Amino acid sequence: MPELPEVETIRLQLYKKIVGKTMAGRKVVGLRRRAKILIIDFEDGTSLIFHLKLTGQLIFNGKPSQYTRKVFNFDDGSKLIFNDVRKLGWWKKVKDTKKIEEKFGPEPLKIGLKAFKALLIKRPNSKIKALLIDQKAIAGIGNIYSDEILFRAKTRPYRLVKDLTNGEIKKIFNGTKKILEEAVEHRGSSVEHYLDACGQKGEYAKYHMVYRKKNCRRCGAKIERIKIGGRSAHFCPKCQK
DNA sequence: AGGATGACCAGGACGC
DNA sequence: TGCGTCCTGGTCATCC
Repeated sequence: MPELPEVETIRLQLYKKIVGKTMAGRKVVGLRRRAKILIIDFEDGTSLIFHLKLTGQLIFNGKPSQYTRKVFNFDDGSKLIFNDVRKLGWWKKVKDTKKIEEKFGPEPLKIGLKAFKALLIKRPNSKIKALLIDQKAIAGIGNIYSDEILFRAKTRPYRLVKDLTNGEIKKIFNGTKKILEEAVEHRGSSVEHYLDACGQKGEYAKYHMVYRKKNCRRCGAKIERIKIGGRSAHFCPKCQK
């Protein structure tokens, strides 16, 4: 379940390790993230892009296991290990990343309240949770962080966008920034398989308030679990309106 | 056209 | 103990 904070954590860690090194004759000149995709840029203008999907891991100088699907070697002997238990992740060599980057909505950590409101207005009949996890609407948010964001905003996940008040929209906007920033600071959430680029678990799952919780950590009420867009949505019926 | 649903994958939890 | 069944979620195809 690498979402924006997990992929960003891997990017920050790998940046120091691989920029300047050479892989298969090509020098690495940059490392970027767009939505949940990690992009390695080479000096010749080509890029290597990764999607970790649910259980993918990218570990620098990791030890190969039965789940290792690819080892990328650098000319100094260091390596990047791609592990993936459920085999849904992928990597691809591309000449231009523009096409891929265009598929996604804006980066939540880069937009202002005005732009956030504008993308909500386009989807009045969406349930707010469905919109938050729709990559075409806004990039990088998945099931864990959408639940945590809506808890922070005191808003139930099934609320329709058109029924949200201005105050609620502002709280969701602020909650999105806060939750994602805090999650990056704690190197993401290791709920199941996620490990960062150093092979370590992320610490942010300790701070989850509703995702896969039985009781609300604020008021103790029983957390409700419903299906939205085929995904589980967790919320506190007492704290969220 | 936007919203909803199912498929993909494999391990882990659960029931009997 | 062991086997079957269900659940998990990022994305895409497909439906209405």
